[in-house]
Amino acid sequence: MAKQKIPAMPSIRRLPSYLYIVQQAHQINQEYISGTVIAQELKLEPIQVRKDLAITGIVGRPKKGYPTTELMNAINRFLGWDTIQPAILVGAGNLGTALAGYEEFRLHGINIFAAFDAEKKKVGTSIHRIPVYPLSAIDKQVKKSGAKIAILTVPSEHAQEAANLIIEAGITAIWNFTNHKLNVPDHVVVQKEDLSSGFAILSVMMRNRDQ
Amino acid sequence: MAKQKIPAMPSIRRLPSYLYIVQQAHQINQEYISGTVIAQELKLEPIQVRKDLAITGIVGRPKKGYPTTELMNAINRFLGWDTIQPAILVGAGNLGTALAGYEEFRLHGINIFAAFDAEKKKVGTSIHRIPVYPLSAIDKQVKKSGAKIAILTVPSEHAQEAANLIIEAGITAIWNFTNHKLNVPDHVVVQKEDLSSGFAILSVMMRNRDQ
DNA sequence: TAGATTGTTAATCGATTAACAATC
DNA sequence: TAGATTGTTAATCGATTAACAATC
Repeated sequence: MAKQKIPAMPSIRRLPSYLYIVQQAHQINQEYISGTVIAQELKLEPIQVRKDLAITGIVGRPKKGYPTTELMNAINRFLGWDTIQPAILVGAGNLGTALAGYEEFRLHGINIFAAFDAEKKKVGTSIHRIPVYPLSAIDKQVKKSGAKIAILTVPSEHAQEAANLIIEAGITAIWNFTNHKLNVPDHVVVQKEDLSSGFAILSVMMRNRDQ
Repeated sequence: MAKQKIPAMPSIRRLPSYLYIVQQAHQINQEYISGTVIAQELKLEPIQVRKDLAITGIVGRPKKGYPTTELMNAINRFLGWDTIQPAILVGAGNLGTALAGYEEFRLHGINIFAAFDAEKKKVGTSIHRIPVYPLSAIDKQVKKSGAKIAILTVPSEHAQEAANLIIEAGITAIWNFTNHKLNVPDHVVVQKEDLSSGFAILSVMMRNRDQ
């Protein structure tokens, strides 16, 4: 569904930051990490960390904490980041190019294998080793690969038409980096990423501090 | 303060999307726009839109809605986006370069006048007409310009040292695009932008839908 | 005027936090 | 063992939603 009730959205948002901490602990060969320590690191309440981690199904050990390897696996499994998923990039502009080069996405199972752009001069080139195709090639590429995920980084004015195009081709999950609220059928999920929202928070924090 | 209580964070997050809608209405010469219409556009509840807009101080007119020009001004003023603020970009990699080229930030009053990078081969070049300096030039450039805002896009491993450097130079607001939770003194505000969080939500929505 | 829309006050809902028994 | 930490159940807090009088 376009807007689906998913349990404990704020908790899910925090999971990646826990994963980051746990991975660091794992790398220096720590066998266990406690919710208390994770909380300290992120300046959260320990009880919140424990509650959040519980949704992944991980079981900790009193006095020791959570086994780092198991916890990493539990979070990755819960988020579906333990399987590699083909994904397309629609819009090979500044932001699209940056995201295409974001190595970390690989750790989340995202494999961007094709990019698409309306600009003719970009077609045939490649960004971070990912070939850029014309928009007309979307249908074929999506069907051939079975990709379900698209990262949408076209100019906001063209967001809806681009969305229509990729949904038609078979995309069912859109990571939307445009300002446009997309109209999509019920079987398509959309996550709207809004950089302006983050800056709005920073702006208000600045003003509040300065009176 | 590092973590400051700011009123109605979720409301503030939604303001930029309202602004986007209102700007569109304004462009096609609509004199008024109602909370009902904004809500429809964004698939929100009208009452939520009205409550959110109230924090900007805007006063609407029964039956007509909100005057578009006044509403744009009210939101921009509330967010402090009506004044131009000098800002620096720390880390001229993929993401940094993309953000430097993000024209929309200009509408939010952000004026990125200098970028800094640890890589010698980048120093002396420019990204989207913004000159790239070595990290050692931060102090001078920040003091000269009086910049308070920094966009942090260095690799996560170097986030804390870079933060220390810019805070030392006089930066008091950091838009943090790294995975690292920064340790900062009380007078510095930080907004952590986490792309992974957004993808976590999308991932779970996909899994929920598919059972 | 009639009725759509605002803004206020109250009710509901969900997330965070607190308390505490269980446990290794 | 003693005590740090987990996980559960209950209390609090804040955000969303509902109800409705005011108004142009």
